[in-house]
Amino acid sequence: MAQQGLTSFFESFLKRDPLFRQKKVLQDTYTPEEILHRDDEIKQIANVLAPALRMERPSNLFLYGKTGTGKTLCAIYTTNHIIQVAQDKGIPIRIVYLNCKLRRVADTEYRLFAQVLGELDMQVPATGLPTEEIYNLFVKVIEQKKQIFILILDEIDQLLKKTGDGIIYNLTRLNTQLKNSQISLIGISNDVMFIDNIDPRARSSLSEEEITFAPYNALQLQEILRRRSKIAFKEGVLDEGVIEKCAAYAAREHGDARRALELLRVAGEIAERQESPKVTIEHIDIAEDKIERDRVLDIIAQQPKQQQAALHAIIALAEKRPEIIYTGEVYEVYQKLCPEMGLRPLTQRRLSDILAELDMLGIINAKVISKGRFGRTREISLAISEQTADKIKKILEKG
DNA sequence: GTCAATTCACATGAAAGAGACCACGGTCTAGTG
DNA sequence: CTAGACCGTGGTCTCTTTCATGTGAATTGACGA
Repeated sequence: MAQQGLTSFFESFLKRDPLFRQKKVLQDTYTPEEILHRDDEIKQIANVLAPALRMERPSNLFLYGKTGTGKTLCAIYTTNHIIQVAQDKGIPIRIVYLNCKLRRVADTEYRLFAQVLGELDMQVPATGLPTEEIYNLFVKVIEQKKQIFILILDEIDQLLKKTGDGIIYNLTRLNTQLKNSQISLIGISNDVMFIDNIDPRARSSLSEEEITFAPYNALQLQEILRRRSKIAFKEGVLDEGVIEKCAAYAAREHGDARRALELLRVAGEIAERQESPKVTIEHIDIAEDKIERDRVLDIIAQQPKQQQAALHAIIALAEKRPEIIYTGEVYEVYQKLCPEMGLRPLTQRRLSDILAELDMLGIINAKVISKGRFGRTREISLAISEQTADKIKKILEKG
């Protein structure tokens, strides 16, 4: 019986008219033909990179701006074009793009070089070799022929935070060793503060040129959404005001275009699932909710056991007393909780770091305060809705 | 009442250890001709 | 003779612990008005 129901479900699914024409246009892997409202930035990038076509080393370039302001998109877009020209004219330019944020990709010096070598068709082991060797191998590969080598490091702040700024120094110093080739760097960061916190020498060599990406405003977001939705959705599927609302939501969150597009896509998916003939404003609200919850649940599922235990302790405390919680209390509850979860309790020192990590992930709000005579501690509160916290608790209790 | 010293409860840093993972080279073993 | 299994060594990387140092304001207590 249930199976029959399933068959008819699939059949009616097929019969149903999809709202989407090309969903992939709304996904963030998609590179549009034309980038709106970023003409100046693209021109600037092109200006900096153009000397490469004359086999001169382009200045190192540093792009920064908040997430979803099109930094990566513009960088890739521009470099794609340059590569095309270079290929037509037979100019040896090599561009490698790396995202340093993804774990296990390029968050250490070793892995950075390993990744780059991988891009250059040189497979190297993920670990086990001395960094020095990888470094030399990299130099050898680059030096094989005369070329301009451009390395795009996305989310470079993550890399530098972990490895220190010596890596920039190494990379720029490399140019004095190289005879045939030249390397330039394009650093991309969405942490505006981070550039102030690195060594001034590294800073000046990294950002010989600097471009700031301002957030999109609501009107610009609307245009972007309109342009994309024309391709992504069938005609007349979007209800009045849907795009405006999407744009408004995203503009509130520092003009994040990626978020706006995701919102629209998820809203579309929800509408489709509800067999609604149109995407309405209500769908946006549901989508907003769902995205947030999915994001949080996803992050938590990926966390190691210890982090989960810490979060469990915080949720347990927050349930009892919704006011503010302090580090010491969390540690007490956490210690009791550990044996239940089959864990060995860590030191308070470590828990302190874990709390800071959870804060970074946006799951909790933790602020260091001084209570004067009564010491210094973190003021902790949950940064997620009660329903989400409840859901998390159930998942954590199941183990 | 004012002001500097004190004090608390952690935060924050640095260094070092444990254990997982991996490559590499050498040795051993079994299978093959 | 050779391919493959099986060490031991040396390397990276992540997560932790240990030890040390830092920190900001409420509190205290001395001081003077």
